[in-house]
Amino acid sequence: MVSEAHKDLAGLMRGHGILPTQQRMMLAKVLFEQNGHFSADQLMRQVNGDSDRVSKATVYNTLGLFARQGLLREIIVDPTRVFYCTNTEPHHHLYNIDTGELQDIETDSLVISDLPALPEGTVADGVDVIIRVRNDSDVN
Amino acid sequence: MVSEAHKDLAGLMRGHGILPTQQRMMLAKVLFEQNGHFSADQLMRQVNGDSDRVSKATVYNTLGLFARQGLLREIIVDPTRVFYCTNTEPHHHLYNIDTGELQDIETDSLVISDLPALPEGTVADGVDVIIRVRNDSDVN
DNA sequence: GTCAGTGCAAACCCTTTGCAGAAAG
DNA sequence: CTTTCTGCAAAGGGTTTGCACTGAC
Repeated sequence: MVSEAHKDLAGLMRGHGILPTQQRMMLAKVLFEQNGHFSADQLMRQVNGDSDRVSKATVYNTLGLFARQGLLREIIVDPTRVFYCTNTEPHHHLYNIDTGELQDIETDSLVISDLPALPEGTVADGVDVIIRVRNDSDVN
Repeated sequence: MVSEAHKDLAGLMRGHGILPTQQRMMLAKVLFEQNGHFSADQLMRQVNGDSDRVSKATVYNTLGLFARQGLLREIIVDPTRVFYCTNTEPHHHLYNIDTGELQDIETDSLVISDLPALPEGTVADGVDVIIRVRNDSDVN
């Protein structure tokens, strides 16, 4: 079962032009068997419970690589850190500025119509919709 | 004329609970007589042409203060720097990831419907819509 | 054996902070 | 005079980089 999962993840990587090394497999295992949203720091802590099996540099390199190769989506919601989302389908996000929690919103519960014409010489790269919420008790 | 503009900006600040000091006036002059989108760095360069009239700390403090008091809107589109927008009406943004250019999109050219229910105990703080574009010639 | 990936530590860069001096009321 | 603001320089924190070592094939 573990070896099967490994095989799937390795195939997934190869299908996206990524060489499945040991460290990338460990990171992919945490990311794609769990799914959700991860910062570099969160991912590193989950992979390296006690010992240091994957270095910080490799975590950053791998997240950037996975995002470039379409395995992850980069989410810019917080000026202090970048999040990566395992859901590569079109969807939006809800961000709690108090807790730092980030969650998906399906596209069908939020419809965007009449996208404006883009400036000449540019092509769309993506549309990000972020609903920011804060805790009700906030004194603000 | 200059003194009139000063008076307007001073009144604007006082109306938002901000004490109009010399440095804040200089920054407000650049921001609100020009309008648009500014990073801390861009603003500082425009205020301090040659000499250093306003310090970096004061630029950051003032941008944060203006945003908190509703004179500016903070825009998170780039993991490397925060932008501030002088347009405080509801609107969206178009961001060119190649050039770093940021421009407004009027809300009526992009309609969002069916906002989902928010998680219990949270209140909306704002909705950000960012259309990312890149230059057509990009090799990607 | 060759080329790509990894780890470590240092460098980077935007932003924030501590504190002494200056300015506003 | 008291309180708030400003400036400087140093610290902070996420991210990137340089380079020698290791691993994949």
